[in-house]
Parts: sequence; C-alpha cells; structure tokens
Amino acid sequence: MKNAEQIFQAIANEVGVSPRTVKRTLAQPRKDTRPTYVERAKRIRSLAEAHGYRPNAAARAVRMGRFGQVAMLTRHDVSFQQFNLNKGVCTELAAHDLHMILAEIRPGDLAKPETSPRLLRELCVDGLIVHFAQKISPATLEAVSYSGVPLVWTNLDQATDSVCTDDAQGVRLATETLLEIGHRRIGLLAGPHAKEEFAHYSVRDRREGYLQAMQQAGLSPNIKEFKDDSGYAEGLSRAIDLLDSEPHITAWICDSDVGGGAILMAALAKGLKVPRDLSVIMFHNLSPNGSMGLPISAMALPMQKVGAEAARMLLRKIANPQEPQPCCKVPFSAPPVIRTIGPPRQNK
Amino acid sequence: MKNAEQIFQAIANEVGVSPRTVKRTLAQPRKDTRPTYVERAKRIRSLAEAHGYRPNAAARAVRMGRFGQVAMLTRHDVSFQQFNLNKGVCTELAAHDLHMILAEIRPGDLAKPETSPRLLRELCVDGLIVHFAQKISPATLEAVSYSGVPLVWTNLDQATDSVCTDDAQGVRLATETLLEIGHRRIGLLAGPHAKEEFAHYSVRDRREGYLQAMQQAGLSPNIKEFKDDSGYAEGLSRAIDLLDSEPHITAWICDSDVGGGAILMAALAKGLKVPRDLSVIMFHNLSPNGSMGLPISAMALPMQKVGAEAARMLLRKIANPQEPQPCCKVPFSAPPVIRTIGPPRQNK
DNA sequence: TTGTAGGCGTTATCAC
DNA sequence: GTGATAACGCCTACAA
Repeated sequence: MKNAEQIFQAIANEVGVSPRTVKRTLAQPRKDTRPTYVERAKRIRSLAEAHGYRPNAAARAVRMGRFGQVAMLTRHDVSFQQFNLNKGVCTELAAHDLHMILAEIRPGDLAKPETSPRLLRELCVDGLIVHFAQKISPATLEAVSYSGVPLVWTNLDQATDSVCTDDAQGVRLATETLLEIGHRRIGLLAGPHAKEEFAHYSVRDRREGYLQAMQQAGLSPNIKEFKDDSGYAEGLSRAIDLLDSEPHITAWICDSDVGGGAILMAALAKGLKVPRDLSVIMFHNLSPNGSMGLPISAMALPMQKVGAEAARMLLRKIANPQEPQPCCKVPFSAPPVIRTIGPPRQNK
Repeated sequence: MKNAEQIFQAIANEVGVSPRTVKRTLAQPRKDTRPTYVERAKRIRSLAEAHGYRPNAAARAVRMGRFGQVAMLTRHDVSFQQFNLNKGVCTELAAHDLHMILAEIRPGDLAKPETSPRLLRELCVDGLIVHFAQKISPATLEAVSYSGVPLVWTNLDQATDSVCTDDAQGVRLATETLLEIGHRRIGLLAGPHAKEEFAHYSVRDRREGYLQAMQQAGLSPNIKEFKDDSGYAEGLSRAIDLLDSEPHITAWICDSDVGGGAILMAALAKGLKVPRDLSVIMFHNLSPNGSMGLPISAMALPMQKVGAEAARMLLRKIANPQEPQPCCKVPFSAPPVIRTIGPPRQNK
C-alpha cells in the first residue's frame, strides 16, 4: 500500500503540477468551470482512483474536531421496536453523510470503565442517542454523560432533549376511530399499573388519553388490566373470562400485542367473528401488518419517525450544544379499519 | 475546551513531571508496581479526568492505520431477522473493543458515488460485513469491493468469506424431531421454487434436506408450494384446501411463518386441535416465542450466531487479508416440542 | 524511567 | 489560482 504523499507525487508528476495542487483538487468540489481546469480535475480524479487513493476520515476528524459519526446506545435486551428506530436514525443521519455506530450494552456494565463501551471513554463520536426505554438511574446518567458529547434520549418522557411517542394522542386517535365507525362501549385493556416511579410513561399516557377521549364523548370508561407475562394458556383463559364478564363491550383497545392476541384468540374460541362481532385494536411494536401473516388493526409505534426526529434533534444539539431542545412527541397514524376493527353489530 | 497539550502541561505542572510522562502514564496500563509510581499514576489519572481529558480515537486511527470500527452494510428493506444479526455482530465486536457502524442502503444507490455510503468512498473502517440476503449483482460486488477493506458476506451461500444458516441441517433436524415423536407422514410446505438463479439458497437447501431426511427414514416425501404474498384471506383458503386434500399428513414443516400461520389458522377453522390433531413447525425470522403471545414451535433462524461468526471471520480477515476463509454454515437448534408439535394421534 | 523528535493525512492560513 | 507551512492528537523510536 502506497501512502498518500507518494500517490500525490506520482499523480503530480504525470499531470505536471505540484502534489499540493493534486490534493486540493481532490478535496475541493469543483468550483472553477474553465474547460482546462475541469479537464485537469477529471484527469487527476481518475488517476487518484487508479492509484487506489481514498480520503482518510480519521485524519480529517483529527484536524476538524468532528468525527462524522454518531452513536446509538441501547440496552442489550431491548425489543424489536428498536429495529425501526435504527432505521429512522440511520436514514436521517445518512442524509447528512454521518455514520451511525450501534452499541448494545448491559446497563450494569456502564459503571466500570473496563466494561463500559469505548465510545463513552474515548472521543470518537459527535453525539449520542440513548434508547433505554426505562427510567434512567443516576448511575446510568452519570456514565452516559461522561462522554461529554451532545446527547438525545429516546422513548423517555423528559422536558428536554428527548423524543418519544405521543401515546395519549395515539389512544385518543384509536378511540376516536372506533367512535366514528359507531362504537359506544369501548374498553381499554391497559398495561399493568406498576408503581408510579417505575412505570413507563406510555402506560400512564394511554390510560389518560383513553379517559379523556371517552369523557369528551360523554361515555363511561371501562379499564381492565392485563399482565402479559404469565404465558399463553393463562392469558387466553383470563381473556375468555374477560369477554364473558364484559359482554356489552363492542371494541377493545389493547395496550400490547400480547393482550391483543389473547383477546383475538379468546374471541375465536368463543365463536365470535372479528371484526363482525368484536373489534380489537392493539398497540404494536412491529409492523402494522402483524406477524405470521395474521391481519391485525394496530396502532403501530412510529419508531422510525422517532429515530429520524432524534437524529434531527441531535444534529441541532451538535450545532448548538448548550441550548436545550424541547421534547418531541411523535404522533401515531390512524389504524387500518377492516382487519380487526369494523362497525359494531347493530343488534347489540 | 482545552486541547490535549494544554491539559498535559497543566497536569505536569501540578504533579511535577514532564507532559510526556503524563501522556505515557495515561496510555500505558500500569506495569510498575512500586508504591510511589502507582500513587503518582493514580493522581495523574484523577487529574486527567478532572480536566476532562479523553483520548482521541481518530488521532490514534491516523497513527496506527486502524480505525477500531467495522461497518455492517444492509439493504434498506431487509427483514426483522436482521435485528438478531445486528446483536450478534455488535456483541462479538464489542468483546474486541471494536465499534459497529450500521448502514442501510438501497442497492441502486451503490452505483453512483453521490449516493453511495461514505464508508465505501473514504477510509474509515477496518472491515465490512455485507448482508444483502440475495444473489449479488456484479455492479453491487464492484461497488462494495471499491472500499478495498476485508469483507465478509452473510446469508449467502458462497464457497469462501461468507456465513449463512445451515438450512439443510435445519430441516433435517425438524424432520428428525418429528420422526422421533412418532410421525411418519410429514409434509413440507416449501417456499416458492423461483428460477434457479434468483432463488435464495435457503429454499433450495430446505427442500433437499427434507428429501434427504425422508429418504433416509424410508418414507415418501410430500412437498407442497406456498406463495406467501397473496394476502391473509387467500392464503387461509388455500391452506384449508391443502389440509382437505392431504388429510393423512400428521405434521407440516413450513418454510415461512406466513405459511405456518395460514396452516395454524386453517387447522383452527377446521376444528383441529394443535398439536393434538396436527403438528406444525415453521422456519421463523423472529424469536422462538413467536409474536402476539402465540405459542409456536419454530426453527428459529440462528441469526445472532451468524452475526457473531461473521464478526469473528472478519477479524481473521483483518489480521490476514489475503487468506480466503471457508464458508461457515451455522446450525439450527432443535425446536420446542409441546407448543405446536407433539406426537401424532394414534388412531390416524 | 524520562524527555525529544518526527511522522501519520488532513485542512487552514498565509505568501505569491 | 498555486505553493509552502503549521497544527490537530497520537504513537514509535531513540537518546539521555
């Protein structure tokens, strides 16, 4: 492998200019439009390619103090919703010619310098997007801030420097969609109401948004809790009990795909046709198309949009590190009618 | 922000040594164990931290000719299976203190330098993992090789420098699992048999592995094709027809989750209990637990292992760029019995 | 053990 | 527009 100086020298000899001119020609976008200059630039470029010259991004980073890359830090056990988040961040950064480093870590590893990721200990990124999908512990906060670069949180309901989904709007939209097609008795299958301090904001926001929407429509709310960690068989039997105990409900809004799946299977087991006899809509991490080819009407978490917004916010913070950015809440899109939601039965 | 030299000078003044000694102390892991040295090193380290000193990875990259990072290049429309691939690559690289850049691109964008990712045009990574999950066109090959760094392919059945799943082994394992619990009439719901040149190796390998396993057991094979792109309703009705036309089959091995889902729902619609009346096992991109809380017996694609193996292979190639690495085929694990597979009905 | 000098590939700056 | 030079932070080699 020839080094850069040798390559420049060789090209300079062939073209008949100094090595510095060769370098400058390669670095600068063509401004001069005179034919002789353009012709020479073309020749230099093709020669450089022939010699296998590639600009060294690290050298530029040293000189400029900018690395041209950003890291996204996530928990190792984070769910598939991150897939679309990655996509959003990656695409938005690529539009600005920035690279995305993806780092998955165990939160406990942040404490010790030996196990914390190198990108927190060394200067190598221009900014950081942190996706922990949980309340942040003080130790985590300190470890992550240690890097000293601009930082944006995702999936966290903070006043500043964070991007998250607008779950209150999402559940209002779901409720309104059901109201519009004629439902009046709409139930919410809520996520577990954990202790306030540990609960994820989305569980709380979805409850509140539902209550608001129902109150605004002058209807009485009906909230049932569903724990989604007790296995299929138990979940299914509890869902069947639920449908039995609340026969007047014509539509269920489900906080998770697990609860939604249980309701769907329970309906199937009870001989109810979906959506003819019962409408079901669920907040879902994956795609609006569900999985295994099953059709579902889902409030798809707009994670790709969250990622794109986080990247944009980070770019603003890099340009202006001191200024706090107001929290960005990304709205949900309306769910597809037809699949598992439809008008209520008239005779109910 | 103070620059590095100023920080070293400041620390040197406080401790009473030269700036170079400060730098060396920070760079070298402690070898000297004499109390005075250890004490001083400690002091220097804490002072460095107080001054906000961070090693600059780019400067080291320039000096050493190594960037300490590797890129993973994927199609923008690649499926969720990539999620676990990322995890494998990321974790394995982190064990060697390397970072992973994730880049999603449209294959068409590779042709033009304006739209091709910067990491192919500039020197900024030590190696490349390319996950296209398709036959590679010559243009793509050329664009990707342009970067000139060591390269490993994933999900591609090449003789060298690639890591993929061992689908023949996977389908043999699935078949043997079913044979062991008593099945004799085992069907394969195969992926569409596209033209040889465009077919993904996995479709072909799964057919062949199934044929081998059945032949070895002295049983006659039964292969049906299933197109998974025609929507739920049509897929379901075709699956019902299939079950009607092949009532003697006690277990279906499905090439995809879509076909598997259709069979499961068809069984439900026909009043068959799974796995009591019919066993169903599917090759699945996601997790072995399926989604929406539904229990399925899946041949889970070992993508995390593929990622880890690809990272390891790339490390070998970086250490030894010229030497071709033999293709690594990652085996599948045995599927969970109970969920949607079990012994056949005795009276069948 | 400690200090000095030089070079890596960039880009910015200044003289011409 | 062209050419030389300095500086970025790091590491290695060598001298003291």
